[in-house]
Amino acid sequence: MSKQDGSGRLVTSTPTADLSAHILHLDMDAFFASVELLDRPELRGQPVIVGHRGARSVVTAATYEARRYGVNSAMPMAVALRRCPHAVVLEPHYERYTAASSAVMRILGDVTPLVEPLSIDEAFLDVAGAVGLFGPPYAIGTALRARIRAETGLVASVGAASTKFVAKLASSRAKPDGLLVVPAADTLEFLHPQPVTALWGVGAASAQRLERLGLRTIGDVAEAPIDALTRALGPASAGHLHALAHGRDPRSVTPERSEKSIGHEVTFERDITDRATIDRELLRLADRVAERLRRGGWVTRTVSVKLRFGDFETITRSQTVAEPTDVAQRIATEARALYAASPVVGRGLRLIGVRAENLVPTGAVARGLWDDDEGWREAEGAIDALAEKFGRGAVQRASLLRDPSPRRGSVPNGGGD
DNA sequence: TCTGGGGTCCTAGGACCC
DNA sequence: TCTGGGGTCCTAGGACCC
Repeated sequence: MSKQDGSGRLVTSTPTADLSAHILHLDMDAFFASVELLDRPELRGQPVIVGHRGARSVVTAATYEARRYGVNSAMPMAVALRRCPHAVVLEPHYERYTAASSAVMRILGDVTPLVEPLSIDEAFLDVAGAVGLFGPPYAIGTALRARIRAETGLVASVGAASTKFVAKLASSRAKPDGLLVVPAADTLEFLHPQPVTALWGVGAASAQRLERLGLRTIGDVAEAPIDALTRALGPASAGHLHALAHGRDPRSVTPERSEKSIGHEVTFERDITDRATIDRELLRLADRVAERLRRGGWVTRTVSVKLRFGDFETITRSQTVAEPTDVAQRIATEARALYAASPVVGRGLRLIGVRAENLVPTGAVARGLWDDDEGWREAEGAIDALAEKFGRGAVQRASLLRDPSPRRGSVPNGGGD
């Protein structure tokens, strides 16, 4: 049962044998900052900020002590330090976060194979099949939190509910260092008083549009006519949010989700205009992208370049190539051509990025599936194996290989015929 | 206050195909 | 003469999340 204390904050739930809340959302508290504090225990209890000190940096993570001064992640570092001048600023160490994340995910995997990592510090678990072994969701969440603390020294909060969205909301309400179970029967009571911004997928822009319709709480959205929502947000968002507001969320916990794009970008300390510097950066970024493509067993069919100018205007340009690649030089050549053809006209560049989209499993190309119909037919079994490994999305992309010639007119410079 | 870097998903228009 | 309907792919931009 969700309850509130005097201040209106939801408090950690009491033990419950409820089995309906079988989806767990586990979220690490102030993750990067907590990992840093493992090496700097003397800083415990102090406001600590993780991030660079550069002129254009933002806060990567902040301890709860720093948050009390109004410091939050993604906030410009300059603003954060104005709000909390005595904060200790630590450089980030991503390898440590990755290692800590792996340790946590391994612990989750001991409970069930149905673990879906959502980011470096979050995951969903479906524990419906684990209750026989480990007890009800409340007991599992409690045990996981204890084990993570004992083995990594880090603090995790857990939300449990009958759907992903409500579980995620429950974990955010449980923070810091808490656990909240929302049984299916309590879902609407839990959901409806919360602000629309608590809906997963509602940010500043959507909140403003909903506000214009007079919709402030999730309960308001649940009662709103779907037509009005559609006019304000478009059909997909409207249907999705309306369902969420009614506590309906059919998404299941999906352990294997294959990546859809790989990219890198940099923001320069000062805006740049020098073409040689830009070309060098594009090669460097292309090299990092290509390296990750090869490590992941992908080739890319579409290269995209992102440019952000001094005034923060941001554009992207992309090009689908006839032959997929994981070679840095080829990606860089595409990126440079896209840059050269873009409307830069000597404007200062603040950010530049390179991204590989339309990823195709390298194995599909290597097996001759790219341009050999005979090979394709002989390799139906191989496709099934790919589906096993990479999921249905990858197979759909792989199915493109049946017809390797680019659509007429879609590839300038005479791609196919 | 002045805005990182990693991503995902949706929309919308044009080209093209049947 | 004015002109379909459904579908896919490509591209660009934007909202959103951590």
